[in-house]
Amino acid sequence: MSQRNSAVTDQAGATDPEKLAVCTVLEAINRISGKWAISILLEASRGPARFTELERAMPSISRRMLTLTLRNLERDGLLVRTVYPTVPPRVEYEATPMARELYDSLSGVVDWAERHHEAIALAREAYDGHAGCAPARK
Amino acid sequence: MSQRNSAVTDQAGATDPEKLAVCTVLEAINRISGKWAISILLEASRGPARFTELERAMPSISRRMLTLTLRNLERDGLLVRTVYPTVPPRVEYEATPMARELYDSLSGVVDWAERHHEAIALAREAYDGHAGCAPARK
DNA sequence: CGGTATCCGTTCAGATACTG
DNA sequence: CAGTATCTGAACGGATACCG
Repeated sequence: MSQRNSAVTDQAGATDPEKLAVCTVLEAINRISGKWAISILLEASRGPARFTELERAMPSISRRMLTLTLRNLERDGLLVRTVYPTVPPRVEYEATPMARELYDSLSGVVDWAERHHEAIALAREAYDGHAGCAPARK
Repeated sequence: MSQRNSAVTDQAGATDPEKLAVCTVLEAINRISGKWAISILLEASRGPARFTELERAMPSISRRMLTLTLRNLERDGLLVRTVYPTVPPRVEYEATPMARELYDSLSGVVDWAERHHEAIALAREAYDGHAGCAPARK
């Protein structure tokens, strides 16, 4: 996710309608970029999910990152957090309608990715190859 | 952009088709996330653009970031770099068909962002407000 | 003109320990 | 159970100087 969304607003020339669109997409994209946001959103779209459920669904996430990502998504109104004051405590996260819509509108990008991710992988290999076996560009 | 795309592959349970989709979108998104990628892609979609043109089109970008972003986009096959061995040197960047397609398929997300960015701003204010006037979540 | 190299601060993100 | 706190290294990103 990264809270560096302010990065968007100083893009210059926000008067140009096309750049305004860029600005808007960037905002949306930066909101769901980051390692975990999308996966969490997907889990929470299936119905209310508890903290530990999410943790188990994504074995390699750390507690800290799970919490941070949840908070940010909640902050943007993509997730609702419900606390049941029982003991032991029970907290549920669920995707808002807005978040589900977002997920739907990502389908265009999903299609694109599926059509081209092979070509991209090839392009990378070619680039990394001719550049002298650099495993990952520094 | 961020070259930490490997983040995607260890998402666990890549057998689940739905998670595979997540994985694929994430790859695409992380490829164009980052402060500058989209703006550059837009500029380069209008026709060949020179280094300095791009630099001027985005006043607040640093040389380093411009170069890095260009290299990464080139690496992924979204941009072609053409060097004319004249003096002074002349280098042109142009978006590939694949990149233009990507831009088109982002329209769904653009729509979503336009429909909801107000609601999101409000959600943020509300969240930040009740949480005790924290200007930006630490 | 079109970069690269270097320095350096900021933010991201993992591991671990502790708590209501 | 559902977090918070803290410490740490890695990656991101800006400024600047230099180079073919």
